[in-house]
Amino acid sequence: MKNKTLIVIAGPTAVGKTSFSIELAKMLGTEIVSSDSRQFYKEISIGTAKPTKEELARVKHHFINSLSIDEYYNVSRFEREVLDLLDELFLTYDYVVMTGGSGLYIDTVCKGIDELPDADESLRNLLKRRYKEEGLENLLDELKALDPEFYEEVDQDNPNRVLRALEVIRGTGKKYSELRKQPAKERPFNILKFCLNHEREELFERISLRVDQMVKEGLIDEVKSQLPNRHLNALNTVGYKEIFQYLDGNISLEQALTDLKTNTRRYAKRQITWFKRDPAYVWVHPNDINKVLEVIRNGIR
RNA sequence: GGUACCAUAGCUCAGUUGGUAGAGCAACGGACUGAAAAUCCGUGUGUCCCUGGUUCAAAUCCAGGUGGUACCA
Repeated sequence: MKNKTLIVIAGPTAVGKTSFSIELAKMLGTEIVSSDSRQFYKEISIGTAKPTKEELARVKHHFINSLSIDEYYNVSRFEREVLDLLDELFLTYDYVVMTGGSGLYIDTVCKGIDELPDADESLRNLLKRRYKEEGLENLLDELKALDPEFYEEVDQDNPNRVLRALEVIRGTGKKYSELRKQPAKERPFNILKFCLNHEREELFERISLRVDQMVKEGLIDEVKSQLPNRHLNALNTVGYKEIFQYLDGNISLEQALTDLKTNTRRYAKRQITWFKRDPAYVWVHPNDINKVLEVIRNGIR
């Protein structure tokens, strides 16, 4: 029954997922699904380290340049669209490679996510205003009254979490804690998960080099072209927010690049933390594609 | 070669009249359900340059050494 396999290639930013995945997809004769929440957007390419045109020509990629920067999108839509696409791809291929650094997006494809309402912008803005005017305490009191169970488990220092919970409760009339209790979904295909990683020092060196390379390729102009869109969520992103600061004249270019590198390192760390939590990942060095092939081979038996 | 100043966390530096040390940044660890490249939480990681001396006790005082910086030759 489960004779089809999704091969997940995860890992921190700048580790080398793109070229690794292309090699792997070539060897397996298949296509690539991107699980990168910023490479969707066709307007931003340099700062998101998208595959190059040449790379895109070597293997068919999905979910790269699939959205315009002002389009609303979320992880649930991604889940649905990827599952639909996989149905189709598995008619032709035994394996499909999924690669990208967005842990939540990967997990949602692999395990599903609870049925929750999409963001309700007007409600969200209302709650945001209350947060600014009244502070988090009042909102926490309300959450405690409406959903004591979630109040106990929520990160009470994190406004985003508290606001989202209230948004869902108000939007559905149900408790957030009850809506989030659905079990992980089973997928009709096998999943093999790999996480690429380097020694920390080498990863940081790669990050530094890549940022310098992005600047040479025209990062500043790309960010400049997005100044009118800067309020959009897609641009609340490492690589863009630092350059916006430079373009605003708040910091020097040198400082902006230093900040960009620092923030990229921190992002990489958060990614590693996310992937470490999932014991299903097999950790591999980006040179060691044979290890992946071996696991795939053993997986068949 | 001489004189002066300096040497403390990865970096920049604080450290009172002697009581084995602490800030910023960096880093490290963690959380994570429609904003996720987002958002949030936690943590000092040290041969106080070396050797000897004074002292109950030395990052701190003394001597010598080493290294650095500046000036004079």
